Amino acid sequence: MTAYEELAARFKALAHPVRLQIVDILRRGDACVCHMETALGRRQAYISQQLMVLREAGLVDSRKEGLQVFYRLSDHVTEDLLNTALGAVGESQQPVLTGCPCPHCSTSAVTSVS
Amino acid sequence: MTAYEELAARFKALAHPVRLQIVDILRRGDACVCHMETALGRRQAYISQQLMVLREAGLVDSRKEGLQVFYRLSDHVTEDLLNTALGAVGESQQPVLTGCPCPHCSTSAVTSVS
DNA sequence: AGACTGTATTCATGGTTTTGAATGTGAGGA
DNA sequence: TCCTCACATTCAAAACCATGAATACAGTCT
Repeated sequence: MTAYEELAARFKALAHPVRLQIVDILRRGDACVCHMETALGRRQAYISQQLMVLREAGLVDSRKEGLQVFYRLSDHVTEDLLNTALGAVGESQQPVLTGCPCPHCSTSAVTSVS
Repeated sequence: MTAYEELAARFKALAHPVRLQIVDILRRGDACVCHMETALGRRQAYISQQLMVLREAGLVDSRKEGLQVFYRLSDHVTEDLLNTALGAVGESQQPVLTGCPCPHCSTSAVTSVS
């Protein structure tokens, strides 16, 4: 696979508004699926589908913690691309949610501004 | 159109190996279609098709000069994204071709390293 | 005008993506 | 064990993308 093909695959995974929103959230640090579900106001299955695309493209890693699954960006390239295209993390379009906002895990999970 | 949708459209246009090659060539400055045709070893119609995608996404501008058409990147964002993902212009994968390499316009056009 | 040259467009077809709906899975608690 | 919760996967239909082949178009030259 050439460098161009690899980069094209990365861009392809990012070429979707909802996946960009997800990645924008993950720029600030780990997040569980229920966090994204609340933040984006989308059905859980849909979020999970988009996360699968990002996972298969190697852009995110996941880690299981009890019932929840936390996602994070797997390298710095994606973050750098977002910084280039959307501006620094501080200027992110996504609301900063401290503590997981979803009804069930709000007291346990911590999503801090990196 | 939200910021995410706009960025997704840009990434979508870049999510193709040949279009990335084209943009990589254009990072160094203007280039005519026959230049790209020679540099990439692809049929002219195919190059033109990919250029149309880039044009419609607003990533490149074109300018006619006699029989030839010269293309250039239309803003700095695309260039910055390539720099982030592929490294500085000097490290480009594309061979530096000084003077248009195609058989017909080799003596007139100039494609200099920016 | 007619021919040629560089570039653009159209068309057809096969492949891939998108998305809602439904269902599966595995960990934890009663 | 059985239930629930958080998440993942499968399926199917519509929309969209990729690409070869053929053709159109607009300058330039004679």
